[in-house]
Amino acid sequence: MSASVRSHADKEECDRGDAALTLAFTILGQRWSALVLGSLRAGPAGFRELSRAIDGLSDSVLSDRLAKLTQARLVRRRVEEGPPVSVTYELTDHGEALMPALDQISAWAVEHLDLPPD
Amino acid sequence: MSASVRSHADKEECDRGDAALTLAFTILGQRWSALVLGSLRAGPAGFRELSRAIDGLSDSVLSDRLAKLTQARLVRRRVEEGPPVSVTYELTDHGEALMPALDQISAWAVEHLDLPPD
DNA sequence: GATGTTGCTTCGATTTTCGAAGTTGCTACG
DNA sequence: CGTAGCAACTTCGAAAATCGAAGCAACATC
Repeated sequence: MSASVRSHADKEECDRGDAALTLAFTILGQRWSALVLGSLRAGPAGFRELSRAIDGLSDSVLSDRLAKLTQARLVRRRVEEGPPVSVTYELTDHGEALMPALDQISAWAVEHLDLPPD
Repeated sequence: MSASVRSHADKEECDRGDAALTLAFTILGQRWSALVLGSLRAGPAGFRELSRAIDGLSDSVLSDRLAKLTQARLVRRRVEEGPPVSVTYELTDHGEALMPALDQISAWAVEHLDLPPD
């Protein structure tokens, strides 16, 4: 049997695994990343504005997420020297392209998850 | 000024926050949850099969995720007494309803993320 | 000068996840 | 009958991720 034949387990992973989804969730599966992206849907925002918009998110993690999302080219960091210095984060085209999927997840959650009462 | 008037910060959160997306990502934002759901798209599977299908996922976390997804009614755990005992996990209607969004995320990742070469 | 805001960084504490080892109950085989 | 292997998990110490408070420089405002 030639070496190119995959084992049963490899075949299973091929059938059930989804490399693209796996890659997507190396980013989205990190706590708060999806919500940071979702928050930018409303337009560019500064650090403090994002911090206020997302309850429970710590500054150090926000900083980390913005760096990682920028590195993944989903977010662009724009600096205006001022004074005072002004930094805004905005979605790139790659980031914008994810918004319909996040909308779909939102709509799904309304329909299929138990939202807690206000 | 009446007590019902929200502060500016509350208004910001209202404009940028998305309670439904936030709720969705309390589940999907936990490492591996989305991939477990995505893996079940191919049909019901047992614990080992899921473990093999998702590279890097530890048994204790898989057990935890399946319990939480079952509790959230996205997954159903079906036991056949046997002998031998046989347990399979399958998507509920709620879980099925998420699949189009996960498909969309997959397609987005292919287009907009840098997949590593094989 | 004091206070507040922006845009972060630092660091010890806490939580989450990992990974190996283990358990029970079965099947298959010599 | 004993051994090996598999399924379906559980346990627990180690490692990684996240939290939360405090801090900093550079500005604006009073």
